[in-house]
Amino acid sequence: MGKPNDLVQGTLDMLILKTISLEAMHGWAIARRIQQVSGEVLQVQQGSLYPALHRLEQQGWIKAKWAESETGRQAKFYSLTAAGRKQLEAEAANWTRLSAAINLIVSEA
Amino acid sequence: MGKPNDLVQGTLDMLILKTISLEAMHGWAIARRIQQVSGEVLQVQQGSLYPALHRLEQQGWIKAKWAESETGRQAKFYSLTAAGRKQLEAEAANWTRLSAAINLIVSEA
DNA sequence: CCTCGATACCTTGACGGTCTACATATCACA
DNA sequence: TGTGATATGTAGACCGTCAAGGTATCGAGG
Repeated sequence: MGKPNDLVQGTLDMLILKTISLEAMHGWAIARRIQQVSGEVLQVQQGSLYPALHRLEQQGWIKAKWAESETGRQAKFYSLTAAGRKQLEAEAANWTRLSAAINLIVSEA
Repeated sequence: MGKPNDLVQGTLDMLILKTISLEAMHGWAIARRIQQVSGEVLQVQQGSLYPALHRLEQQGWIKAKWAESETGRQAKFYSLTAAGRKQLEAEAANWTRLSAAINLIVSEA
């Protein structure tokens, strides 16, 4: 599986924002979805996930609400705020810029 | 310029290895070249560069030799070792894998 | 009934890479 | 003389990630 790293430093916030921008979701489901959509390449550890969620909430980019999950249990559902949507845009643009730049170098003749 | 980050965490080693895989180069020139090739997007600070070079040398991936630079001054020229070439391959493959996975998510409908 | 695995939340402590800032030295040029 | 580019390096702080642990509920199988 993901031997070297489970994710690229600094991208977790963006991945979370993007994931819940499609649909409000609780933490556990966010991690599962990122893993699935990435084809099991990206692994989100709980020790990374929850601090990130609290960080994002504290910045006002996401907000939480307790509700019932698909399995009938209580879970914290996160959704994007307006500021969060802006932040996502900014981070996605920055990622595109940086990863394109890196690819320029990596694929040099 | 590079407002948010100057580079993506964990990619510096790969960028350095790649850069000197094309031609032996001293630290200052490596930083300049990465910046130029990336279209001024990636900025390598000295405080990141030199620790990285020492790290890479200690792992046996690069080796240094004092020589005269283009400007006629003494400089440490770094070149790849065999192990370094392997490492570069591994890191590049991993980068491709991870960045592709991230792009999958970022560009979700 | 009891345990086990999955779900779901969370914290703590360590680690490691990057950044800011500083320190040093040489050379060209004004 | 002093300033800017070249060139190397260190020290300290910051911050995100990871490994590891903890709590609790629920359903299924023994």
